[in-house]
Amino acid sequence: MAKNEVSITVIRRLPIYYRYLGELLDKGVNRISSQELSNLTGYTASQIRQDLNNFGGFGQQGYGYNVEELYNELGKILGLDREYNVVITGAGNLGHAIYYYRGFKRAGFNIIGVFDINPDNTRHAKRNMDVRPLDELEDFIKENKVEIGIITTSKEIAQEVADIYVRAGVKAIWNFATIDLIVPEDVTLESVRLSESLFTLSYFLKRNEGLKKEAEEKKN
Amino acid sequence: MAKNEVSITVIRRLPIYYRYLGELLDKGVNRISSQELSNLTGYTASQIRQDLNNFGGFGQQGYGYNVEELYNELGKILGLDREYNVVITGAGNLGHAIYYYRGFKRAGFNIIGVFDINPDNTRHAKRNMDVRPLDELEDFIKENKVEIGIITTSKEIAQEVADIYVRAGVKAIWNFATIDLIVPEDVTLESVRLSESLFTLSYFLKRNEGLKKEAEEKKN
DNA sequence: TAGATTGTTAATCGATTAACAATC
DNA sequence: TAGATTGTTAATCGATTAACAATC
Repeated sequence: MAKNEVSITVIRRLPIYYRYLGELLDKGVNRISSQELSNLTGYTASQIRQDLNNFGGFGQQGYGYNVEELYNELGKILGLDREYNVVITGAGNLGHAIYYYRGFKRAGFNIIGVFDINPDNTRHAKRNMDVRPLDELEDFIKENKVEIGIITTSKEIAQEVADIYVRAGVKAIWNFATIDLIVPEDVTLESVRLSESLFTLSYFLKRNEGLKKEAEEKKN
Repeated sequence: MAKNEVSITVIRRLPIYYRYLGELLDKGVNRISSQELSNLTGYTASQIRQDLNNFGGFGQQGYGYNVEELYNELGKILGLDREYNVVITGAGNLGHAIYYYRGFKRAGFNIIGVFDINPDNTRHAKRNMDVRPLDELEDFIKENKVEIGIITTSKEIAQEVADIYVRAGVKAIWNFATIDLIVPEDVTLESVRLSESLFTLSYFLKRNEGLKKEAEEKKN
């Protein structure tokens, strides 16, 4: 079992390779070497070859990789060779932003329902979103074979929503609430930690200010 | 220089410690051991002690850590002991979501301006956001001592916006566009990669389905 | 004081890089 | 064929875990 476990750090690089390959494909590029891919992505050629070889030998000695083939293979590995039914719970600003982002739909993620504890406020009507009440969520998921549930609620009700998702049979949760959700291990949980990203930014901002000051003092 | 470089993996854990300490503080908890913090965060006690000791000995043998003190120290390290002037470029749904998210303001990040290439469409007016045209961006940053610039534009103009930010003297860029921006090394760049997060989710979703199928086949 | 828990060194583990034979 | 570049093994580097003396 652990034998064919690929580490999470490798997995998180795959979408980046996938994105660059997609761009190359759009540009009509046919083949690419690990070295060229390294120049694009910033990862070493060696690392790229190692990463890809976790999943199979997609390249050819003396030639490199066929862009289209590698793109398709990575798509399959990432589960992007099919479509998913998705719901969002939390019809606030963030839920709204995700709902209207076209890239997800294009990648096969179809948002077929939006839910909120307070579905009938005027804000939603204005925005053209058909928002349903939370107590319809569980049945909706079961009836529509929803596999992915997005959480863009406040952190106060996020766990409750996650529980409904799990109970109804959702396979994966994409969480934007600032809380570490608890889900069974056969349910995939991916959390986007916006605050933590911003705080990391401010760490480096502060550190760079510090380094700058130091350098100036040395000068004098 | 490299001597006091703390690795990025350590830095990204600090906001998580910070969040849990904030919650403990709210609950009125005074002291905590690395073991208890381990139970909360899922990181090992040893790792937590190692992480913290990159920045100093905040604990006390036989006692543990004072929650309030450690919280404040981490805040200082993360640069959360002051306020920042921030602008957003890209007044679409995502820009809107970030603009109205109260947590950032609470943490000291004051969004004092929102910009867009197309500032006068009715959508923005409806939303109560005072959106300015892009050609005022550079002067605005200089006049208002803006240190952080957020990018929520399409990927097509993201680099252009980043260039304006850099030229005007922004110190850090928080990027949501799906593109690897190029900025000088003294400018902090933190990118939120939503698509890549979603694709990682779908990788695990697919893998779990595969494992499940395998297990079922073994049964038969 | 005795017990608890840190700070820190040493050991282990895993990930990245280097090297090169295989081969297209 | 000769040159190029992969796939893969070995070496290196860095991060995590374990252990324990220091000490509150």
